[in-house]
Amino acid sequence: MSDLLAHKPISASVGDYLKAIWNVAGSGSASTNELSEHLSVAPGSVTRMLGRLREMGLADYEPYHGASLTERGRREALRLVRRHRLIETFLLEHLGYPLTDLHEEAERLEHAVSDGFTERLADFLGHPGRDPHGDPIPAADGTLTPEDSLPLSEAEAGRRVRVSRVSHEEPATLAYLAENGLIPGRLLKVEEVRALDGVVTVEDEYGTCHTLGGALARSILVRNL
Amino acid sequence: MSDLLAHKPISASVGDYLKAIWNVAGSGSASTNELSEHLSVAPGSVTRMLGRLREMGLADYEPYHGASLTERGRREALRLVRRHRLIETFLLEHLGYPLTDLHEEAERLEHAVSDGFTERLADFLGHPGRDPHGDPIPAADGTLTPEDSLPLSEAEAGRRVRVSRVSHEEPATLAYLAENGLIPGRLLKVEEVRALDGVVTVEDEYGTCHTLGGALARSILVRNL
DNA sequence: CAAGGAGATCAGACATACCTAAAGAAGTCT
DNA sequence: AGACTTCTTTAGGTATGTCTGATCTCCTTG
Repeated sequence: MSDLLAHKPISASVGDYLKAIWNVAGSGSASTNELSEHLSVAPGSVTRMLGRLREMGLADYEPYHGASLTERGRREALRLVRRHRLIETFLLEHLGYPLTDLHEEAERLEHAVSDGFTERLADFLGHPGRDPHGDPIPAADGTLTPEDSLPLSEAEAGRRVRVSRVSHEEPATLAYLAENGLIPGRLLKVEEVRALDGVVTVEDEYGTCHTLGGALARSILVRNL
Repeated sequence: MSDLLAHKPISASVGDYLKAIWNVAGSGSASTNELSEHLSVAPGSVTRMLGRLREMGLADYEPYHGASLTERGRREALRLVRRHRLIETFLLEHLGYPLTDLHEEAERLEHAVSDGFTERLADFLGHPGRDPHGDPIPAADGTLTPEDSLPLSEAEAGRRVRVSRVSHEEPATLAYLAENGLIPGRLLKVEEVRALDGVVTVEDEYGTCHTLGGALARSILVRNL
């Protein structure tokens, strides 16, 4: 009778795995290898953990056929994502953190703060809808506004677009994009989307042209104007 | 050659032990039992950990004769205390936390924040010298302003004093003291300090009398006027 | 100075979470 | 179908940090 309700708080590691499945799998399922790479952890460690997540009722997992989140697992993942994005917003707006350092600090803090802290912080920040990278912040009830943007890699040549999100974590990449002004809010004109290798060329508000590799173009989301 | 400089960051547990030794021992030494009680941990666990602290060069430890901090251990402990007190200040002043909940939240956060975060937070807060309980905040270089107050239990009857610190962690105790206005800054007149059992009677600014047990009186620090 | 009791240590276990290396499944290619 | 590669799992080992129960030390008291 006790263990039906007594859902003790999950560990930092478990939380990281849930977020990784959420990131990698979306609504589908994530393979051991994908998770292993995403988390920089040996494949064997992932297998062990997926078994535990299944036992805890946080993930559906069939050996050799990948894992996906249960409803409870998704809730926990979104709770962490909410914390992470609110914390990043605070770090940038009030502590003056550089854009490149937000992720690492938030990654540790998200596992240490309570729900009470999170909601007080949301109040303090004025309940922002998006974080500094343009990523939507899940609501306290687990609701997440559906994505209304498309990757720059799928934009049409000739269109004018506005950058809405930059879904990247690596400091070096963020620094490069920030230096070139490829940040949320910026207006761009799509010059070319080369089918061959996915390289995208855009012109910004000041007439400067930027050429972006396929991977980079896929992680920059834009809205058509 | 590498391990002379490669002092990798200490774990949350190790940090808690260092703080406990700092709290319990002061400049003397702390016994296994005292630490066991302070940390709510079995005595056997303390013995094992003290051995590790000694190996890590953080504590001096002689079996059966207690432990004290080395210079490095003291530095680490003060770093955590600095974080803790700055975080408590932020929680109260900017997130509107109740006085009673500060300690628990700060206790978890202090192990998750970086030095960079700590110094940015100190900037944000305007480099306060004391936290909401009146406890002095160690400087970034490990300096701690020496205590200039005395416990209420050692005050002289008839004297007028000002409350400077309330060194307590338990929410229930803090709630009681806050309700009765026994908080830093308050003026009191010492009516009686009973030698027999240490019970202290004081009268506050509004003419109300308060009677405090010995333990409580020892944790309220005051300055003579 | 010998005995007892309080306090401390040791030994053995458990839980989490990670790794490496060897062995086993799944799907592809000839 | 058999062979091969790639991905996954299993097995055994490490490190941290905890607990319990048995033993050992130290100091005090008779």
